[in-house]
Amino acid sequence: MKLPIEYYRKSNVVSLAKSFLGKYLFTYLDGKFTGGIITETEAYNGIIDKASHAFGGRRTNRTEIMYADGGTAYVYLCYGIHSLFNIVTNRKDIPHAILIRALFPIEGLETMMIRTNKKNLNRMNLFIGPGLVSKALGIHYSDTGKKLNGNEIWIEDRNFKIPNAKIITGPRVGVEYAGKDAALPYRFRVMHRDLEKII
DNA sequence: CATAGGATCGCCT
DNA sequence: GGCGATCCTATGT
Repeated sequence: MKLPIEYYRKSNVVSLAKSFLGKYLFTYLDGKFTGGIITETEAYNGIIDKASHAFGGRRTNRTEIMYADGGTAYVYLCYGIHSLFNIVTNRKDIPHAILIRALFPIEGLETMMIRTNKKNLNRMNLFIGPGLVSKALGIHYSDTGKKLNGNEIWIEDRNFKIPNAKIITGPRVGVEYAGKDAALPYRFRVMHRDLEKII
């Protein structure tokens, strides 16, 4: 079933980020239906988290959408090239976010391979990296602000449970500037080869 | 207005 | 494992 907005309003962004592993992320964009299983996430814990764009309560044109109600897409451009897809969580005015870093492809494989210029289907390493995930799903930074209970970008729970023993927890990628917050264990992932055995 | 740099990727060696 | 691509955002004058 499609996750209701209530699901995204939970207050613990770290456990919520972990709970997205094994959920199905779908898009219907550009007339194409694509999606897969979320296999890597990172939590960004609002105004007290130095790695978060909303650290210290900063509000800019870019970060304003992080203060929206849970269940909103926060997509921004990184390195001038990559659209990075984040899920805004918690309630309005609490700028929690979860970055989706990897996807195990399920639906619309051909479309996703065309979008990412992949020639071979190799689920071990396909769509690992947040820029690639957005590219495969057709998500662009102009999609920021879209609600996740609509018909363009949404997440489904299909009762697929990842065993705790298969979840790798560690520090987030590329946030060295965040001082001691850089070491926080806010990154969660499942190896694609483990997923293939479970599926 | 000008400028530095970024929650990255793919290609090259 | 090193580097270039590429452009928006934030910040400073």
